[in-house]
Amino acid sequence: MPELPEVETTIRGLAGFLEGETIARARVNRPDLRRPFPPDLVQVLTGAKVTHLSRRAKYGLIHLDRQQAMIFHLGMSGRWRIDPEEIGKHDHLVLETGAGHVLALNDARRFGSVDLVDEAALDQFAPFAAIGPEPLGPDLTPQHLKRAFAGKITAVKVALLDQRLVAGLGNIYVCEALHRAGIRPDKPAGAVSLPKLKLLVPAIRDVLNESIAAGGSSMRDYAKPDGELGYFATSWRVYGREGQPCHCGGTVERFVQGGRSTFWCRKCQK
DNA sequence: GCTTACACCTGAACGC
DNA sequence: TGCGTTCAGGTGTAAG
Repeated sequence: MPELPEVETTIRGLAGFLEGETIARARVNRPDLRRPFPPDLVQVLTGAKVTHLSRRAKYGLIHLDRQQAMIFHLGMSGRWRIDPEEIGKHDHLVLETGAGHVLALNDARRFGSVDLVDEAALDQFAPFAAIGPEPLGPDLTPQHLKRAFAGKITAVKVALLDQRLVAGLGNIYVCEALHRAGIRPDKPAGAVSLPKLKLLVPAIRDVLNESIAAGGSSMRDYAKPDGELGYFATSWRVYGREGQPCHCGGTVERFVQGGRSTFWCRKCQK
């Protein structure tokens, strides 16, 4: 997916077309993504006014003037298309605004999801209920990670992907942040020292902020809502660079952890 | 309770 | 050209 920076970029892009706008028409082109669409989705969206948009972890929230929010997750291949020339086979949810813009939620692999949640019950929305602190917020601190990792024998790279410990981190940015902090990805999470965690927290923030500033990564399936590709991919230091030199003079290696590719440099990550 | 493996689905890339 | 295999950003669930 679309990891946190891509969702943030998407939300900012969508806001320009949706905030303050009325959804004149809505339709779904199939019954489900990962889960079924809410049965009343079209009814609730049609005629609703969008008050604002926000993001929690990798979820995008479209807040309506009906005390409800539509929450979308882009899964691994989801993206919003703005004013597409034609509706494609993977445009599963299509909105038309009062201003005449067409917004299509496109998700070839259908790992994404769409939910409707009462504004008053957002904290009880299951994926939000047990989620960790936002990595760009004040609650992600070295001390939080120390507590969250205490006693864990799971590799630190796998632990960072656990949304209960930190919200919104995905495979790419975890690889990049661990590299910047000089931490071995296969080190047991509980064995990472506080000084190392004090390097890791700013590394996470930096890699995310730089990616957001660059408009997200240009993964194969990802594009900003306006169709442009993000440019952060060109800034990756280890991800997808197996066999290529590291800036320290070492070589980027790849191995599999928990079924996912991990990229790292054994010379500068200890 | 913690950790690991796997399923979910499609399309691109690659080798033969 | 066509076919088969492998791999990919995530998350939830079941098994150990």
